[in-house]
Amino acid sequence: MNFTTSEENYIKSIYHLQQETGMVNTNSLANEMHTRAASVTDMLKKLKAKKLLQYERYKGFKLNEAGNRAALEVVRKHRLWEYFLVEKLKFDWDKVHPIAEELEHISSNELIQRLEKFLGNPSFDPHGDPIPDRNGKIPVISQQCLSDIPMKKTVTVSSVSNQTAQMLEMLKHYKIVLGTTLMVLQHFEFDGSLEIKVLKQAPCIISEQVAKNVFVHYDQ
Amino acid sequence: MNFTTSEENYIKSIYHLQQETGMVNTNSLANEMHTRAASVTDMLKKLKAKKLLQYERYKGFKLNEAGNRAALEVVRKHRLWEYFLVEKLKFDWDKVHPIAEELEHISSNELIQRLEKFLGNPSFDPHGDPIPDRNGKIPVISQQCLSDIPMKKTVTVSSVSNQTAQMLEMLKHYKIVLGTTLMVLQHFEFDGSLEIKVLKQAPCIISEQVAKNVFVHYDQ
DNA sequence: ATATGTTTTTAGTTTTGTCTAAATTTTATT
DNA sequence: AATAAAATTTAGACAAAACTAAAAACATAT
Repeated sequence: MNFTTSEENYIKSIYHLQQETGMVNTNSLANEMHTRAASVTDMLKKLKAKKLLQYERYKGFKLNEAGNRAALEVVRKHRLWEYFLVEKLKFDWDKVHPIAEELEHISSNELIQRLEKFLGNPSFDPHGDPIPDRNGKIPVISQQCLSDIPMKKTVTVSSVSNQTAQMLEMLKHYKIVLGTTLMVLQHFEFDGSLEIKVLKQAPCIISEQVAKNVFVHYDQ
Repeated sequence: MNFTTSEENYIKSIYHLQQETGMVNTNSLANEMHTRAASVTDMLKKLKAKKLLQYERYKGFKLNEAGNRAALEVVRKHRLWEYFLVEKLKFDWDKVHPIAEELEHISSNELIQRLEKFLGNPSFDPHGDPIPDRNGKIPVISQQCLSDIPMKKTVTVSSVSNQTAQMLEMLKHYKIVLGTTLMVLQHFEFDGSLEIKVLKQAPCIISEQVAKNVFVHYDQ
């Protein structure tokens, strides 16, 4: 099946929203896509006609099997291109999102297969998000939220869930990137902030809000 | 200035047509773009409003300075992406055109500058066409049409002017790619065909039509 | 259970890029 | 120079994707 850029963007946004909430509603999708509810309703009809959606008017909606497959293809393209931009073209990881938003709509499947091979079949993108394989299978790793990690354990940063430019800028300031090794020195109950020690950096304090969005795994 | 994909495609086609004919007319552009004359007229008005065209109704048209700059940027992107597809992703050179047609519309300038550097600042794309630099300057080489080359001189293939899939398929059959070394053994006056000897291949005969589209330079 | 408020959908427009058919201008022919 | 032919433009329509404003459906509170 073949989709327009606009259809792909809707499919992708529905996919991301339903990861959290199961069922999606019109307003939240309109909000996510910076568009209006009426526009969403229009597109829902099109996607339903293409048999990608479970949708009854006024009842909420979610992707069906075919819709999920379509979403995973776009996500796969997006994350492979992000990997390319950071690893090959040496972009900062907080600059690649808008460019990958365009590249993800290039249609050729052979392009993506060759790109994947050229990149060495990576499993995770520069933000630590898993890259679905060509069958839509998503690799998993055991990771925990930094705010749940006990003190004095050495851990490695594996992903960041809030990927706004603002957040990524903060992490850059703390010298935290994917793969950074660090240790929690102290939990402050008052506001949930943490004192952490990043390898080769002076100890510093990060807010609970930041800690909630950083995921790590124990070193093996 | 910022252009839509459609505008960029028109600008690029006008650019290519006026390379040969100087002034361009509505029908030939419609033909080149597989669209109708009325659609061309509509777009010409838009491009004129954006001050990219010299255009009086019923009189023919061509790009002005700003239009040329815009065209060269698209051509530059197209050829850099073709180079990437062949050199890095190992596509056959006769398969890359339609993919580069999509990639050339990705907007980021930083992307193109980084891609160019990553590729080692190439001057010619896989078909031997020159890649304009970021200022629109086009590299030149002294090359001659294969049908004008005297016998018994060793030459190297530097570009191919007819880049249809059909033509590229033929060249593949003759084992001719860019950089191939060959020699003209005989000119047949009857139909203008040539007997040539490709390095490590048995001598063979190519039609005048093929020879007219292959460009070579003498080895230094 | 009815009134109020929120969410969603419908109806009607707009913009971009395309089309067909008809009208106009230019070019070519006799 | 008049007329036929070809090229170009205009007029009017359509599809995709967006919007605003109004209507309809659903949810909630008294």
